[in-house]
Amino acid sequence: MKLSEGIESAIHCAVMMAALEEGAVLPAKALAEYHGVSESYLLKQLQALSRAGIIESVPGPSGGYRLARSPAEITLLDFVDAIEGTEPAFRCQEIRQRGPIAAACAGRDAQAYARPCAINAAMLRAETVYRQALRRETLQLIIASLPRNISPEKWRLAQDWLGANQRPVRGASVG
Amino acid sequence: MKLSEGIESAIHCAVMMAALEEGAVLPAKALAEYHGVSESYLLKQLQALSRAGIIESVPGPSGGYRLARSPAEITLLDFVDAIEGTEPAFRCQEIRQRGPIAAACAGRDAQAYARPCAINAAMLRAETVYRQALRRETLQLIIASLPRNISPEKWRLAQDWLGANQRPVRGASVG
DNA sequence: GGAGTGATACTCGGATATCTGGTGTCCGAGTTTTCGCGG
DNA sequence: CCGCGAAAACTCGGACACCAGATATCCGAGTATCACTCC
Repeated sequence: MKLSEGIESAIHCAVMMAALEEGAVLPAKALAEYHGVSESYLLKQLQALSRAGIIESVPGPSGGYRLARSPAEITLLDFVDAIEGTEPAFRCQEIRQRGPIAAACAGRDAQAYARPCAINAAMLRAETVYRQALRRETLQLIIASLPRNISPEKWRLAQDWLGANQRPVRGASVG
Repeated sequence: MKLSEGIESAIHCAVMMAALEEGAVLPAKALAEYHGVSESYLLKQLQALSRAGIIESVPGPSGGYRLARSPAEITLLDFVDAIEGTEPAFRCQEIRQRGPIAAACAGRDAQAYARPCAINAAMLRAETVYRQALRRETLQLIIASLPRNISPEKWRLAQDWLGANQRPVRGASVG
């Protein structure tokens, strides 16, 4: 059971996007450079987030990505679902219906396997708990914890970098 | 995020072993035939369970496998750990320390990354909840739910098959 | 008839091929910007 | 000087190789069984 490595990059990028000014966007190239990862591969993850409706893309020059909704409404489950897919980790192959004994039962009683597989049900219960836990971890909570976890030095440098790389909403005056 | 398909077979086999008489064993060949799966591949899973101390193996003719402890003390987490490994599904690559900005901070402040990554911490919190949920799902609970989920017909056929295929503990008298 | 002994057959165990899905990369579609031209 | 238009440049989007890990398999190590021989 492993999650795609791209998830880490995707969440980091989303955290960065949360710090953008209203309507501003950030190109994938800048995000890749900041995090020291491959731009080509990062695009793959960002596109998945875009398809899932977590972020929005703006094409063309001065384009980029931005969050599609507020950080409080984006959970880690959204990222996992977007990148890993929504299918359960435990894929029941119904092997309980395989083999000679199982086949004999199916032949005699059409309702023999109407009830769900107990093993599958148990695994899915645990997964549901996992998903609920992921749903409680919002982007906002992660951002709120950052001041306690990163140095003021990095905070300032990141802010400066963001100011230099964000693209204001098109047509908007600088103010 | 996907779990190995072998997990399903492994748990089904363990359920079957739980129905064995005290000390009796069941060979992998019989288990594979019953469940309609490849014996060679099933052996791989059973060996993993054996290494993890969930089941015991008895070599030689009239050998086989049996549970190493009571079904109440075997949880689904044990199976997942044995087959998937105990490493977290989310593997933090510490990309927060990569890139030019992060490197600059590391150079100025040796303690810059002493605190854990907030994203990693959040993902691990959810995983801990998942593992706790898996730990609550014992083999005993699954077995207890079987009478409600499978037909009496299959129950009887399975019992018959088990009686025909189990190997009593060596040297023990039949009576 | 009983015990000892060797061969045998059956079991698990680890090492070895194969193949799907994740990883990494590339080129194309679309849009904005920008430069040049004309009025 | 201003408006228009075409070319260019930059962005995201989807399609294409590559590789690690899971899947599937095989052969070897070890042991109880069984048959045979000898006492």
